[in-house]
Formats: sequence, structure tokens, C-alpha cells
Amino acid sequence: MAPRTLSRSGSEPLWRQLQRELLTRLDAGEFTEQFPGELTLAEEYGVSRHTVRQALRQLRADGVVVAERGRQPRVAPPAEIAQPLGALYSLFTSVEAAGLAQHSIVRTFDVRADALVAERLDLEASTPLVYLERLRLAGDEPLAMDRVWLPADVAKPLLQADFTHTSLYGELARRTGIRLDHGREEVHAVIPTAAERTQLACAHDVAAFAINRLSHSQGRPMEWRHTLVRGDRYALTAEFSAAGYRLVSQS
Amino acid sequence: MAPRTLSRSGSEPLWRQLQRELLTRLDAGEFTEQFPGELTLAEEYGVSRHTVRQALRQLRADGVVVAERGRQPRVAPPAEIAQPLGALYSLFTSVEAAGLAQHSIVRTFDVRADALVAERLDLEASTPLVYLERLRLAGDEPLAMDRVWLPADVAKPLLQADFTHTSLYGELARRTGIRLDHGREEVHAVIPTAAERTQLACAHDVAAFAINRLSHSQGRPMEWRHTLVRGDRYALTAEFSAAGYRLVSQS
DNA sequence: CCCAACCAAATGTACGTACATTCAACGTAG
DNA sequence: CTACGTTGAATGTACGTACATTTGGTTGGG
Repeated sequence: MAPRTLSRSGSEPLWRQLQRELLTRLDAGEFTEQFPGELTLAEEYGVSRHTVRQALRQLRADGVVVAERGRQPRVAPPAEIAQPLGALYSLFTSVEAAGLAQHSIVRTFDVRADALVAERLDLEASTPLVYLERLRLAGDEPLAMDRVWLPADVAKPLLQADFTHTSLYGELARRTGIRLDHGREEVHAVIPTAAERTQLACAHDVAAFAINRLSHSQGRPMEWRHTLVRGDRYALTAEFSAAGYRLVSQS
Repeated sequence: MAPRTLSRSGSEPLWRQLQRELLTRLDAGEFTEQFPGELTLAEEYGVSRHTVRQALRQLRADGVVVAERGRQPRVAPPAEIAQPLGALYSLFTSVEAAGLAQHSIVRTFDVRADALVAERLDLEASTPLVYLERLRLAGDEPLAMDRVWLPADVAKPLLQADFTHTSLYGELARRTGIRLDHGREEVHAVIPTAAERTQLACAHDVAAFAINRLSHSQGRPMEWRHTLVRGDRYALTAEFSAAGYRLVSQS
């Protein structure tokens, strides 16, 4: 193991230099499978274990690396199954929390081009897109109409899947390895059109949430989603404190 | 300074015991004005400075206490002007970001009792409540109808304030010292009633957000709020990533 | 062949020391 | 009375040591 050097004369603390070093090497994919232990790092960089621990402290707190007594330290596991965050996730988990079974009716599932959506995904207008339109049911009652577009070049393996019961993000991760890691969504309050009311089987005096979501995977726009959720029995619930704002699944 | 003792035989680490101790004493309001230094604490509890630093690490990261080189350590300053988090805050800041001036028309401002609200605030049904009803304008156009109830015993000083231009949370902090530190809100999509449409001066085909919020101050329910926001031009916007979910103010 | 005991490895806890760095307050010189 | 330098206090950085605790593999006995 070639000893590596840190600048001892500079003003930057040793532990911070080491922290940057480790993050750089992590980004380079250097520690797959196994992450070196504290003593190993201390020897490799010629610093004390105390300094190594200081450098690792934040990485461990952030979950970048995992360390436990007696265990081989590892770099953060496959980084959770791309836990879908956001209003949609909150809504659907709240339905599950209420004890209602969920399933979907796949109304359309094909490859097509859509100039408007392509633009939002930062693609050429004629780029083929996998398009999935589902009516989502909670219990036996329609809950939402969900439309998703993904670039066909990477999402084509999805066409084999049956989305009656499985989740899009789960299949996406399993069949293509893609995990959506960042996104932005807008939540609007709207009055459904007559056609939408029919699809959702709701009364004429019911409003709805219209949610637009653009998700990225490693910087590339990967999913455009439009969801219309019945507003009569489902609400967004959130808790906030000094620690921040968090959507919660209510019962 | 009477030396205090920590259990050295128990399984709980010393630094964690010390951390709990300090939090307890903080809650008891013991360290207003000045927080003891690391060496002081080390001597007082008979532990090493290293252990004290470990105990203080999280408190400092959380901003509970502030420490800087050379400075007298202090307990967290007045803790920002109770930054109002949540959907409402997001909506109103997005309006400001759009360059529109905001002001309110105070429609009702008195002390009254309300059994339903009192129950939500965990009070007796006949408890007097300060009630403030405002029509909030962005530019010169109605944006939202805002109703707030607070326990009169603590909120009475608010009655002197003019809420045409000032914010409730700012006045609450200034006049009573109360800062709302925790809360929960529900966001519903609804169709406004005819009366509400008139108040908000919006068309008949416009939906709205109905937001209920219950806020606490130091564990005590302190504010019940009901806000109806026009849904035709205002939306919730959020970003999400591995780091979490955050409402943003769009332009 | 299986299971238990042991051992090596790794992190967690806790002590000690030394020096650097920063800030505020005090005192002195001008 | 002001400006500057000194000094004390506090945290930051970095080193060292020792032992406890947990885990997983290895080894040896039944």
C-alpha cells in the first residue's frame, strides 16, 4: 500500500484534506466491496487514528460509509432502492397506511414520441419515449390517473414488466439499474374535466391535485410524470420543525 | 461548583449521559446568558475534555449551543425569528419572489370562544381565543383567506398590532416571546364555495388549496390555522433528492 | 460433521498531552 | 482618551495510549 501524503504545512486541517481525498476516491468508485478500516487509513496517510475518525465522522453520519463494531466497513449499500420521495409517494403510502390494497389498471403502455414531453426531458422532439398510463385504485375505488414518460433508449426493458401490481421505480431499478436520485415537482389544485371525473369516478363537486414531476438520474432527465389525484379523500400531510419539512403518511 | 456524578458502571456511555444531562439543564433554562466551557464541564463532571467534546458535538451540530474559538460559548441565540416553514410560507414567499407586493385586509380581529378549535388546541371548549381573519392580497388581487386562532391568555398582546402589513409570527415573537417550533399541516384540494369564490374574486372553474395547520410552541398547541388559497395561479413546488424533500419558492 | 470456544479485526469509549488559533478584555503608552 | 499590544480563555487540531465490545472466521473437540 503506497503511503499517501497530506499537506501538513497548509492551513487546511488534516482531517478535512483526508475527508476530501476519501470522497474523491469514493466518487472514482475505488472502494466498492470493501472500505479500509481506521487503522489502515491512519497508516496509509501517516496520521493518527483520531484524525481518521474525525475525517470519517461526517461520512458516516451522512451514510456514505457504514461502520459497525467488529464488522468489515463498507461503502453505503446499493443506496436504498431509490426511495421515491415526494407528494406522490406520500399519498400512496398514506393509502397503504389506511389498510387499503392498491393496484393499477394499465390503460396504455407503448413507445411513442411526444414533442412537449421530450422538451421537458431535454430531448429531441422525435425521441421515442416509453409511455405508461395507469389508473391507480385504492381498495376498489379509483384514486389517481398516472401518466409517465421515460426515454425509450434506456427504459425499453420496462416493456416486459406488468405494472398491475408492481411499482415503476422498483422495476426501473431492477431491469435497468437506474435509480432516480433527484427531482422537482409541482402540486396544483385543479377542477377535473368531465372526462377526468368519469375516469376517476368522482362526483362533480370534487377537486383534485395535479402533480407534475421531473426526475433525474445522475444528472440526466429521466422521467416526466403527470398525476391527477382525487382530492375528496386524500390530502398531503406534513410535519415541520426546526429540523425541516417532511411529508408524512397519515392514517 | 458542586461536582456532579455520572454512572461509570452502567452500560450507557459517559458522553451520552452527559449529553442528556446538559439537555435537561438546558430545558430547565439553566444556561441562559452563558454556557460553560469544555474544561469547566470536564472538571465539573470529572471526565476528560474528549468526552465533553463528544457530548457537545451533536448539540453544536444541531445549533443548540454555539461555540467558537476564543469566544464565550453561548446557548443558541434567540433562534431565528421563528422561521415559518411549510406550504403557506412557500406560497407567500413565491409571491414575493414574483415581485408582487403583499398586504392583508383584516376582516375580523377579536376574542371569542370556539369549541371545535379549542378541542384541536387541546383546550376547554369555552377558552377564549384570539381570532384573526385576513384576506391576503398579492399585488391587488386576492390570494388567500387566512383564519387563525390562538389561546387568548398568551396571545392577547397581539390585539394591539396592526396586521395589514406585518406578519403574525413576527408580532407573536416580538410581543409575547413565543416562537412556534413545531407543527403539522394538511393540504387539501377543494372547490371553493360560492361565498369563498366571491371573497377570493376568482372564477367559477378555479380550485383551491385548503390548508389546516396546528402549530406548537415548546410542546403546547398554540395556533390553529385554516387557509384557503386560490389554486389558479399558485402551486406548491418542491425539490427532492437523497438529502430529502424541500419546498421551494418558484418564480 | 457439527458445534463450541477462541482469536483476530474493527469500531466504540475514554483517558492523557501538547500546541495552534481566535477573540475579548485589560492595561499601558502616546 | 484613544490606540495598540499583551494576556487569558476558549475552542480547534493532532498526537499518543489503553481497554471494551462486537463480529466473523478459525480451530479443535466431541
